[in-house]
Amino acid sequence: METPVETTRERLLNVAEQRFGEGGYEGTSLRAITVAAAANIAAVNYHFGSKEALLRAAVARAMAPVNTERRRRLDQLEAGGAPTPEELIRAFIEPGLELVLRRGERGAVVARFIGRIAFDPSRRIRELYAAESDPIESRYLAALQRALPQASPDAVAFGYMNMLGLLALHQSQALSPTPGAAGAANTANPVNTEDPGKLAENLVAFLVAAFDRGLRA
Amino acid sequence: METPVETTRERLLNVAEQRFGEGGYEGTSLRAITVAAAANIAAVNYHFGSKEALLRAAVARAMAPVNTERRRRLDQLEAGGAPTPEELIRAFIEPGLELVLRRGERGAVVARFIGRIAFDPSRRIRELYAAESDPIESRYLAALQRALPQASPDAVAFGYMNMLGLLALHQSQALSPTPGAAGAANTANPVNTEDPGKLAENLVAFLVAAFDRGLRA
DNA sequence: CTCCAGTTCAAACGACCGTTTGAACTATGC
DNA sequence: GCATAGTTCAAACGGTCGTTTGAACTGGAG
Repeated sequence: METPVETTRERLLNVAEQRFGEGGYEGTSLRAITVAAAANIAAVNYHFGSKEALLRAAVARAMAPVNTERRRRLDQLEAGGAPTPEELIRAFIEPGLELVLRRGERGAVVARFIGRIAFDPSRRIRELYAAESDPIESRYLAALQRALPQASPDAVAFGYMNMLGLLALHQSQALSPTPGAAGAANTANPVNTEDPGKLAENLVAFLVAAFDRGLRA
Repeated sequence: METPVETTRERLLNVAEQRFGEGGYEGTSLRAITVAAAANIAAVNYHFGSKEALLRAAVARAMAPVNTERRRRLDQLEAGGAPTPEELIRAFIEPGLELVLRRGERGAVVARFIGRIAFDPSRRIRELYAAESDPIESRYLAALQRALPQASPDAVAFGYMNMLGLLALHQSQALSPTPGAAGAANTANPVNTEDPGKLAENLVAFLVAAFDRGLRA
């Protein structure tokens, strides 16, 4: 082992993932990140250049394996003929949930980070995410269109955006119960929180039904 | 007309709606709000007490007509017997989109504000919204459960959260095309942006299909 | 006119923000 | 040993943040 411990750069990325995922971009200060990463403030600008560049690096690192897996599945599906809507939806959802949620606590942090940044209040930040996610977007849209020939391009794009949005919301855990929101009897907890596999199945089933029968024209 | 012009308090609420909806809570400063409202900084703390109290007041004011309309529709539906899933979904979606989007530019501002705050990065802010929305949540859940007896309570809650999330994303316009994200050929614009009625129809159809056939067990 | 509650105002408070600086430390190559 | 490139550090930079203060203004009641 050459570098047995995490490098400062890695620690910064790890903590940035966690804190940005919890408080959003504007709500998280570089000082909070550097303190938690046991690094000096200046280290951020030394290794990345700015706060936004740190976020960009963190997004790129977090999205890389998801994009790779999505591309791989898409290649495989298209090599095997005409994929069904369900296969395409699985190829999109599962890399976003399983690949990232299956690896214990760390994966949940990455998922929350991705989901949060994807719909950050700031358009600037959202576009930063979109740029990382876009390369395969047109491939998915085209494949979905082929699998749903009766749906108009607008309808397919509408469904795709809904899929992307719902995935992000579940990734960010924003749809999980806000523990004691308003004294309601919401003690029952949707099964999904602890078992990402079940969440993926539920979400895929939900979306498949919506795509198959819920797209107009 | 007793007060022909807007009061300082109203101007603050109007501008807060717009700015918070654009930049989120953390990303919007009181100074930016007060300048745009032609008010003094201290006016915020005089009329509301704090930045968060201003947000709370704005959320309450924006949600009030939506909640009223939802309650009215729910009352009407339950008085007429056993409502269908589609009727319940319409009773939830349409007040959130039409009632707020139909009134020109101003309505779009309110919708974006509501949608943005509902999934703000900060849990504190999200709960502030949830508290304003919760009172009717349990009624909707119960009615949906009755309309979908074959679905488990967890499945119904899962569908409800998806509906709530998708509505918020469309309200906040976060699912609209980020104009020139990454040089893709996404010139075609989903029909939904200019016609809120069509968006409501598309979203209802999408959700009805998902509820009717996409909920497990 | 006086009074007074309601409202607005400029100015300042301390705290925190992202960024920069220049020196100090570290390790590798010669 | 000495130079050198890479990295870390404490400290400070100018700015902006939410909040507070106390005086000035407003308009109706007595």
